[in-house]
Amino acid sequence: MQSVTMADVAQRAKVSPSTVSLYLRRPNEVSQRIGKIISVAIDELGYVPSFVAGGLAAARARVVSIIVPSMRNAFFSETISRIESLLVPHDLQALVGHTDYDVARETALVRASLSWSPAGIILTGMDHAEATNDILRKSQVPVVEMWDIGPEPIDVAVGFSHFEVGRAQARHLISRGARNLAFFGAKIHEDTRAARRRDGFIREAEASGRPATVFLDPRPASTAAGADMLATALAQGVQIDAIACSNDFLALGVTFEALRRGLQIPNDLSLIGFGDMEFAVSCISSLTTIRLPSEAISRYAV
Amino acid sequence: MQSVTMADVAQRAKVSPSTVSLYLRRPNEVSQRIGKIISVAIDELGYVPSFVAGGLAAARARVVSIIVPSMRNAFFSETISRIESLLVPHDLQALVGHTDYDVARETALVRASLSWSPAGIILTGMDHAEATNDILRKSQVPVVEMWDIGPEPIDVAVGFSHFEVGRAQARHLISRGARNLAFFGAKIHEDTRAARRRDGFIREAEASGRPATVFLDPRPASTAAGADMLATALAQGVQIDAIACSNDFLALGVTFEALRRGLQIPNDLSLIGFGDMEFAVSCISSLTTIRLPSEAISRYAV
DNA sequence: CAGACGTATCGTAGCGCTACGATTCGGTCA
DNA sequence: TGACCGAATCGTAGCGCTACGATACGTCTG
Repeated sequence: MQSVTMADVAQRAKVSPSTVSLYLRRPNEVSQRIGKIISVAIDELGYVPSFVAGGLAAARARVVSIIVPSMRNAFFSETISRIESLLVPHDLQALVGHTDYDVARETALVRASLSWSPAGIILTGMDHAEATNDILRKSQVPVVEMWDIGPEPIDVAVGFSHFEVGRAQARHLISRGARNLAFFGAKIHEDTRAARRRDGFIREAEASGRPATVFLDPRPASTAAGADMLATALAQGVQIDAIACSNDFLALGVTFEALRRGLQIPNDLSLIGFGDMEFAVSCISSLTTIRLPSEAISRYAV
Repeated sequence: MQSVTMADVAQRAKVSPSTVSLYLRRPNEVSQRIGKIISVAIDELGYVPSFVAGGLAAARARVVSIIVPSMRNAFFSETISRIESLLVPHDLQALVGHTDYDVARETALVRASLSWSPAGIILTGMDHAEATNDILRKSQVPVVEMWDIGPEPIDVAVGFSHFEVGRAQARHLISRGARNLAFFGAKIHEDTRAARRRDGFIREAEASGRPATVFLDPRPASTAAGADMLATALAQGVQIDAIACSNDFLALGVTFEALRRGLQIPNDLSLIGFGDMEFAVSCISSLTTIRLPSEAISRYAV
């Protein structure tokens, strides 16, 4: 099947397969002299180790499975990118999957991941199907839930309180003199974290005696959705002088639509986004937003 | 090691392991009666198959490796997302890695991928280290190079001519009356595809007797880079009435900067982007750009 | 120079599954 | 009723590697 195996390398280097294996796994436990000979033999033969056989023998494959709701969402694609970078030095590879915010798909992905006996599984959020929790708890695999925190992590959770973020958004707008608040959210029925930001926002607004209207768009967060929501809000004649968005792309759409209608931000309308995406700072004029500990989340997760 | 194995399932279902294996791989070659019994046994025992052992025995693992330059770039994260979705129905999983536009890192990733005896490898572009081509050609693994085409694909290439895209950008601007053209590119030293778009742009501009100035930014494509390049171009006093950007985010930055300076697009300045990103259409006013066959590329690659 | 000890190397027994040829089963037809 | 045939099921021999205990080697000490 495989043209060159570890046994071939061993034969050429005149050592046992065990030594070759040891050299590959923990090079400094092999004498320099033998190490050099093995390394030469590997190069000459063009040997490519089989992680599959190695994984079977070791009962643990050198992969980490990363499961996110969406890879089109810049938060998550950046997170995957970061995690993958951090895995490389550990000789681990990233197996990825996305659920489209569907807990059943998540269960299927977790099941498939487990079939690789991965070194670990990184999930997004704390809301899973019962089956997902069960099989993960039963498995011996380390599990990290990221981008959220909650009372009963499967194993380890790395994230922050989205409810508090929503409260912070409201507090900021209120501190700038906002009287009539609005929350713009996309895909909130599926995105439970965005829903909790909305809840925090409403709670804080109510606590200060200000009305908070919620506008939703079933599409994924996008500038088009943001622009449409502002148009809708204005068309409905709702009193609004401050908007919090569940995502910076929504806020960008609001910015565009406001511009088209001659509304000045922040004079006529206060606006706060979420995510501190790259464009936020160079937006005209720079968008108030919330920076997320994306780097720290990836690092702790790994 | 593994708590429940296929043998356990076989024993409980009172069939041989071969039949269980067959049921799992090609269910319709097993009688319905036995199939049902096996399926019940699997559920009762909570059996999770080992892809690692399966991959070893079959000499081919059910993974596809996807290697892109960057996962922060929306083109590629979207492509990965699409490919992963298309793999799921085939019971294939996505192993991902990013090279940061470094051919040596690409070689390392390819080598690591090969260690999984994957069902296939999907690379980005046609420019690889010699070693990458060698080991890939020697391997029996199907290889797809995507997002570009060229004379000597390793195996199969799915993409388009970036040179022609650059020409098309120039042609469009010229057709709108542009006299002094500029090309804004980010990370072009590493991104050979963007470089070829620039080359096509210059060629077409020269062919029509118009000057084409090139501005570069070493950072990855971003709105900040786009805004800075416009500021630089203006500060240098270069005559410009039309700009092509190597990426829509650059164009967004140009839009912002133009707005801040009171320049009207397209009256004072023609602008064309690349990628037809989601925000292009809702930009104020909607951004002229180039839509890429991202869906088709993913589909054909898979 | 024998004995002891720590380090480097080796041998072996699987890991859990699939491929493939062999065997059995069930039904049909003369 | 028995021969026959296709379909369903089975048995076995690895796939290539690692874990782990055993062995060999080298060095130092008294």
